[in-house]
Amino acid sequence: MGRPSDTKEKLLQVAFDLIWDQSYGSVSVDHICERARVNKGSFYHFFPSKSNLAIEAYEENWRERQPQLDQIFSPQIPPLERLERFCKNVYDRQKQKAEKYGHICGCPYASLGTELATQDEKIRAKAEELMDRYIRYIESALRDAQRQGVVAIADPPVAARRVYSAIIGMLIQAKVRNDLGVLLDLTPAIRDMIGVRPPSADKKHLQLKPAGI
Amino acid sequence: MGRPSDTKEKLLQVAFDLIWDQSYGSVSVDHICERARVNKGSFYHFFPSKSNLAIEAYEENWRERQPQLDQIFSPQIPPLERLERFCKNVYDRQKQKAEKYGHICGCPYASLGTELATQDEKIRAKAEELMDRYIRYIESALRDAQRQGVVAIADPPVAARRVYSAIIGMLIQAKVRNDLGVLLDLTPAIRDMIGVRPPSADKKHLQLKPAGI
DNA sequence: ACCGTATTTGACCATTCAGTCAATTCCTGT
DNA sequence: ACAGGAATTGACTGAATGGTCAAATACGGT
Repeated sequence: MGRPSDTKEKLLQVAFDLIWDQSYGSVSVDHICERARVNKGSFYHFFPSKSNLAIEAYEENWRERQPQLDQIFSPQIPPLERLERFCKNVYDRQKQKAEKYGHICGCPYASLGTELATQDEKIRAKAEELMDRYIRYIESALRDAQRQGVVAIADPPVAARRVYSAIIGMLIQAKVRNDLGVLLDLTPAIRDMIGVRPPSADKKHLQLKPAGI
Repeated sequence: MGRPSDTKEKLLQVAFDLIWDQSYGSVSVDHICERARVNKGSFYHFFPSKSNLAIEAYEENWRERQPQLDQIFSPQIPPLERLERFCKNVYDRQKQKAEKYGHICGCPYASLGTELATQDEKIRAKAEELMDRYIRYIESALRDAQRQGVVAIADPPVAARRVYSAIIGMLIQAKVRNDLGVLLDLTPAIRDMIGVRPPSADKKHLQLKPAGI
């Protein structure tokens, strides 16, 4: 019934790319339509509003990304290697995007989230949700690593949030400095953060430190 | 000569507050003028453009903030205590802002920077500059801490960037989740990151870990 | 062949946007 | 007291904004 088309998918794809590269505020519905070669009327046939489109575009992007993350974080792979692969994947994605657009684009969730968290509750909630999904992968890897005793963390959920914070913090610095080099410290920073130790090491040597900053 | 006024200062103040609370894109020149009780003509008497205003507003805010940071990071204070005071200050500022505006506002530099780094080169450069000024404080504290042997870091400049990344990462999460509670982990996270150890501890126990993520 | 329906079209709207400007006001230095 | 110059006013512009709509179109199912 009706008239099939890939217009909606095209709009979601273009919208995600443009918003990631630029910002929600500086990408207009007209721009998105022009890039997707779609009339504005069609846009509003598929989406009730610009902010609604953004939400759907980010969700759609997640659907494409999830299989990659499932592979990177496969339980078949040793937990520390998962994290290492993840860091490398983050780096590679940024590098690829940077080559395509001429500048570091940073974390799409952090960008959209910080821009609109105080302005649009639905977008804020979606950004939070997507961040949580990422953290879940990290947490699971950390939990496995802890179980194997190859890591010096006290609380996997807390450590996962810290690791995620560190990653988006570095992505933001990379974007603001427009310097991919910032991300070279990604893997070592995470490694040091979670206190990776050789499996054979005497556990006493890397006890969690007492309070006292 | 001429006609003195505090109009410019008012505009800078209002602009910084509004952009921090909302975003560059969603705050219009009209809004800023309205809030500052200034006509648009006056605005453009003092500033050549909106983006120029933003840059001046952020620089002006720095001028107000610098004395506070000088105090927090005073060399008279033990280096780890400086960092602790800084974390607390970040938390308090966010709490205060949140009470005033009804939501977590996050890091103003990270917000403006991520929103416009790819759109406005001058704003990107200013955000980078301001971040660097913060990092300088952290780096100096870490260097002193290292000299005193109360911290387990290899390279103060690298560690300072990591600490700063962790902080803005947490600020972003706090903003996106609209949850001040996220920031309760600020001090412990930094403490663990830099490997704080009791001054009396045997140094061998907290060597930097070998590579291997 | 043709009906129903989803899609497409493109003109249209009111509003908001950043930015302009010539005329006016009023303070300061003399 | 007055002259010069900076600050103020407020109406104005043209472009861009998000969003609307009625009519046209073309495809799948029958």
